[in-house]
Amino acid sequence: MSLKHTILVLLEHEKASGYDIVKKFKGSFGNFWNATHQQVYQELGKLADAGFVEWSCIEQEGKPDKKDYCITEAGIEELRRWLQTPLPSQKVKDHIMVRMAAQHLVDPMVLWHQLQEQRQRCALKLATLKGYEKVFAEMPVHNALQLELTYLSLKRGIQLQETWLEWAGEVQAVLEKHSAAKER
Amino acid sequence: MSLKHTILVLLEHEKASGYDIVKKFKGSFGNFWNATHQQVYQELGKLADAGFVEWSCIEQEGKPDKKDYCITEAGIEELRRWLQTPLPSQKVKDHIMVRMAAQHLVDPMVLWHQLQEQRQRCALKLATLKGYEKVFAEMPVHNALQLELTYLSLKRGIQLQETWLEWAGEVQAVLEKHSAAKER
DNA sequence: AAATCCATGTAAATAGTTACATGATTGA
DNA sequence: TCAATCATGTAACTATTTACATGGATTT
Repeated sequence: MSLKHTILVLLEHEKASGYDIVKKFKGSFGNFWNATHQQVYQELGKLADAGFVEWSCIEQEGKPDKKDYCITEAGIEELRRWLQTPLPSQKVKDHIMVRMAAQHLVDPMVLWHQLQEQRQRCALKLATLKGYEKVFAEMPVHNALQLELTYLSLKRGIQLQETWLEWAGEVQAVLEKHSAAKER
Repeated sequence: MSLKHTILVLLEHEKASGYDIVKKFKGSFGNFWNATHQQVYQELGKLADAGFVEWSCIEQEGKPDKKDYCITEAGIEELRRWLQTPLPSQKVKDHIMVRMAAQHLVDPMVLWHQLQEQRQRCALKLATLKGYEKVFAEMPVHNALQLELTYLSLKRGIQLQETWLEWAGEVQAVLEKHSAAKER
């Protein structure tokens, strides 16, 4: 697993509290990785035990105290080591595809509505991503590797949402066609 | 989780042993869902306890005996119920994207090689999927909903592999460019 | 008055991975 | 003879989810 490394990557970019990291997973970084707050707090504890991160307590007025985590030299070394290990094959778990294979058991419109909901959420996500893209596109010509890679990640996120939206639309069309044919 | 339901979907199509199901996950169905043999055998045990599947022992010559699992009426009912529950949001875990965000820490060519390997595996998968597609494309015009949906799943699988291959190629080009610039 | 944001955690249950274990047959 | 295929499982460990828990500040 690599929640550990994902958190290290985020902290290598900037210091953050557990709460901040959870927000990143809920935001645009959630297009690449997900974790709940329980997982994040526990993992931060383990990372601190291992010496990969350090924290200091920040007192705030009107808000609870927070722990500001920061990556250590050992943490950066661990990241370097990890970046050189082979990429694990990605394990897909696509609920929709599994459901597609059993549609003869139920009314086609059930899946239609489920897709409709997903498509709406997907469209929102896409709009946000395109907003970020605009910022990049308007930036002066950049040549830094890390910047170019971040831009490519973003474009990939957009492409995934777009192709999914389109495909789901096609599936809906087929479902509609068959639902109408049945009612005649 | 839905390994349970995924297995039920597979068994609803046809009877199978644990071993057969594992093979399906390793084959083209692996584009949609993955599970190891340990998980499958345990899950089949639980499904049998719950009364969703039944099994009979088949003796074979020269091969170990096998348990032939088959879905029950209760299993089909459970599938129908599950198909009507809302789609869970999919939890992405994309190792490559996380690594992309930390490339300033290592030599760009490390990622280049990792992508190269993935691309080769991906190209093989794609060829297999396109083989299946050809079979569908050459079939007489079909109107059965389930058949059309299966075709759409297949096309989606192909699209995902194709767009990934292309995108990874772009990333490699950027990595090459920066690697060359550094050496000058 | 109710909900959401801030900010942290623990505990229990379920899911998933890795390691260990067996043993005959078939193909290179 | 070495590896792979067939076919099943258990045990230990790690990861993830769900439920429980607190409590002030701000927004609707």
